[in-house]
Amino acid sequence: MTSTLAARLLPWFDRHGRHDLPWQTSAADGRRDAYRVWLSEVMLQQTQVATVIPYFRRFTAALPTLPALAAADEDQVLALWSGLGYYRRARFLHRAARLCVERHGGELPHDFDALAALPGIGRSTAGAILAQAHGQRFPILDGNVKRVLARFHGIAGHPGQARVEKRLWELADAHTPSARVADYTQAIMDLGATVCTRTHPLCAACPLAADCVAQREGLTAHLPTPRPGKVLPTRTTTMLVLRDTAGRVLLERRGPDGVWSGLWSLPEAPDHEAAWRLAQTHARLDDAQPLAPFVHVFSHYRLAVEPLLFEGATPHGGIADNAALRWYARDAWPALGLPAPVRTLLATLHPPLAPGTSRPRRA
DNA sequence: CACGCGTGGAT
DNA sequence: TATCCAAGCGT
Repeated sequence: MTSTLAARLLPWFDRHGRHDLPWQTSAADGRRDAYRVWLSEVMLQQTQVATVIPYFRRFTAALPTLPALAAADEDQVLALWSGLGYYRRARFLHRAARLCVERHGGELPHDFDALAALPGIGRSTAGAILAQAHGQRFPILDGNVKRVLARFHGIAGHPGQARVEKRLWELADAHTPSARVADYTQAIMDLGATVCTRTHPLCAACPLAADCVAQREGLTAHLPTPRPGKVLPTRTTTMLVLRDTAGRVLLERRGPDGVWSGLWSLPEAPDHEAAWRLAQTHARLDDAQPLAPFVHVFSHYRLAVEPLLFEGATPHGGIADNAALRWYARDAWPALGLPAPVRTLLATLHPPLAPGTSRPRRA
């Protein structure tokens, strides 16, 4: 090896890197706003850049500073996050912002340990914030860096394995320079995202190809070692679409644990029979109409959903409309934190029927 | 340490 | 269509 990895990567970054991502806006001194870096890093956890950009713009337009985030309602934060997934990130982000106001004068700490102690900020995110916003020399290890280093050094074994990840962290640290660390950090991610891609990497355009073990030994397509496959279990649920004569739909705030925690969703029951019994506790009804079933795929299981529409509900007084159960009109749905498939389902509902009429059947 | 945690793009 | 997995973290 004739020069360091950073020495070859930085000139490539200057010409071919990404320099106009929305979280890269910087002050006159060249440093990036730590709040925006933090927000982007959290949004980008397990999420692709193209997906994040519109969410980042919308979020920063509504909550442009850390104190603004700390002062916001959790409902607003979840609504801004709605559709992005891994909603625990949003709850941690919100909690961390409040901790920063309480303990750190309304700013993110500049100290690694204090930063990594905040909820939702792990080793890689803390390193990214310190490198990008403050120029401190800390390594990062996201999916891009893992892929670049596994190929460059010919590291076999799934990166999820502790031994493999430990080795990758050592290499990430060894390659991280003191000078231009913010650019280096961005550079190695850009290389992974645009050149050293998972499939069909552009090795002819890679500034590291001359010393890349995978390239030399023809292992590029086999590194990093893929995750061992597993069969996703399927769970089934019935979602209740209880709609009253005004067109309002009953929504339920989910609990603090499990999927979609803290989000507003449709009431659920294990089957149609239980759904019917549950529906009777909320409204007087005499009819249930099955809507098109669908399967929603999570990272760890499939959820087969059978929606059941109860039309013309007359809400019982006293049960509904508390902190966790409310009838929401259509114009309120956009501002709620809804799971993506629930938002889709609600969007496909026809307007409620006028009393005494029936919907014409399609031929 | 293995698992829970969302969603959408790419192939 | 089925599968993989992307700027990970917490427990």
